[in-house]
Amino acid sequence: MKHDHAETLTQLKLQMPADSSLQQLTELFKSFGDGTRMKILYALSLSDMCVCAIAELLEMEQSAISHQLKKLREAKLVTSRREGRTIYYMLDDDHVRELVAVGFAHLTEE
Amino acid sequence: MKHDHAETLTQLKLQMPADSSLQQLTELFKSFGDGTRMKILYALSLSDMCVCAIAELLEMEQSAISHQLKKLREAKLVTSRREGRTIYYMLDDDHVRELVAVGFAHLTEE
DNA sequence: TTAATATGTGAACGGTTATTCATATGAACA
DNA sequence: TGTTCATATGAATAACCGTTCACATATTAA
Repeated sequence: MKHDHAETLTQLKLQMPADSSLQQLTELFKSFGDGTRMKILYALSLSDMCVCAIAELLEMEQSAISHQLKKLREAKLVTSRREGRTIYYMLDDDHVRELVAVGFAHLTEE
Repeated sequence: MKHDHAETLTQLKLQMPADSSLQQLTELFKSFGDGTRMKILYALSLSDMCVCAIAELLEMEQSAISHQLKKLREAKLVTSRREGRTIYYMLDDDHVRELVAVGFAHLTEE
């Protein structure tokens, strides 16, 4: 680390977003960075679903789904409504669809 | 898991992308889902940088940066060019900027 | 109120992963 | 050629995270 980049660095430091912003951004992407959560989000982008339907679709235990739904709720990516004993989850934000779309574009294009 | 959603599920199963696609998508988001890598990607979206400049900017050890750059290379998100003894890294794809932009939009809009 | 259904949650276990340390590689300059 | 600078990498450690299991909560129906 002996060569100089003082100029570049002072410039860049000014342009970098606040740590807290980048941290929030990281948390957002982390929500998408797990296979189970990704499947849940994708499924919910197609249709609102109850917990047990999600579990059945993903062929996973309902408990595992509930744990992940909690994280998605905390990340404000999904919300739920109750209908009788059943709780239906849905996307809380259209940015979810957009992020998934841009992600897919990255994979397929080029 | 006693109530019925056979109809919904057969519909959804047809609409869900292949597991391998969702897996690739998950891996992509996982790359953004770490604070160090996010900072690196953001910095590189502003300017090409050598490894030691990145380390200095993030106030982290060069070794840690190199390890993360390797992952970003494997994810095809960055490339590098050599100039003398120095190796400059740059974004490999404009989708990176787009994903970060959409992510920020999600945070600031509501 | 009791039983049954649907979902939520805490603790524990196992696997993953980011960082550090020490060292290796590789190019350039003397 | 040998030394120095810039970067890469393997092994080890520690922290994090997803799933499971057992159980709690909540709503409805009998």
